[in-house]
Amino acid sequence: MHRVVALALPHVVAFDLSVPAQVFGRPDEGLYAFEACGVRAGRVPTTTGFSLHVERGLEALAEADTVLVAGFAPVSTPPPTAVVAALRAAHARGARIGSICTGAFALAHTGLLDGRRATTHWAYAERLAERHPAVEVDARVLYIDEDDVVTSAGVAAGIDLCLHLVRRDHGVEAANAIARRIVVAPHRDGGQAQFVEAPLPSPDARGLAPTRAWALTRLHEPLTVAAMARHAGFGERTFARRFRAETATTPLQWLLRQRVLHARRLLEATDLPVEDVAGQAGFGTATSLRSHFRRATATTPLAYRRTFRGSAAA
DNA sequence: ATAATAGTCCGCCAGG
DNA sequence: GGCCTGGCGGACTATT
Repeated sequence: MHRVVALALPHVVAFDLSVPAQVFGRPDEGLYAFEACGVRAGRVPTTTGFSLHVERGLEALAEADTVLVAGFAPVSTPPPTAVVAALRAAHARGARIGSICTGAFALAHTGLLDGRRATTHWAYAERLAERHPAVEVDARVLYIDEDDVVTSAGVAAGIDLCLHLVRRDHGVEAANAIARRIVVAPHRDGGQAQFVEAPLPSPDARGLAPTRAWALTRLHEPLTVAAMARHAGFGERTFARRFRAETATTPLQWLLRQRVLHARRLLEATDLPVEDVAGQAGFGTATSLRSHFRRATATTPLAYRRTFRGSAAA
């Protein structure tokens, strides 16, 4: 079973630690083994006035398939050299290394972020970039997947990152099941802006959610932005503007994302030929599916299916 | 793989 | 004036 170890540095952001615990900490689901560790076993203070007790220290990293460093404060505190060494060793061994929120500062010290794209809490992005000029900091996204190194933005974006990892490891269905269990929206894309202009539903209307739901039932047919605008009862210009305010993407980009997600589900759950998957997901041609699929997942539909149908069980 | 076509996005602006 | 709306042009993107 894939072993996820979350590292709690002193003055850890407790929420950041809880997120992977909730996502990965259910061995009964048969997907992950989870453990939290500290620099050494014992008490770890949090940023919010209480302390945690971890059973193990850095030695736990030696057994991890994925290491996630939770946020901590103040970020100016460099991580102990033993931490840097343990993280580097885990990475060199082939483990996937990630951070949540300001955990990226610890990763940056290991040099693992040098020359890569990375993100952190928006309020700290500038500082990260200043202090570690070799890191290409992008504060506009929820998380960044550089394959063996992953980073996520502030606090709750850790949920998005963790679900993304589940999606990578076990597919859309598994990630959706976990999202359901922890009662969050199943998918916010990594590219989604950290500043959603209207994060809370406006009090008067439910916004465009009904239109999105409507569109989801029509993914298999050609759907134009104009048609969605009509459904919502707005002119196209206003529709696009409101859509962007709610979702931080454009209608077409959202639609393409949903189509790829649906294609992934079909690839996982059926043996339909790629042509048919493309058709049912609303892509006119398999070529079109392949190009968007590649952009979203960095693989091909067939390779994706092989990963999730070959070995993965129910 | 490329080019032609159709569709989308967004700044700007006027109108309610 | 401040706000939302939607039409338009031209850049950009998707599709075939």
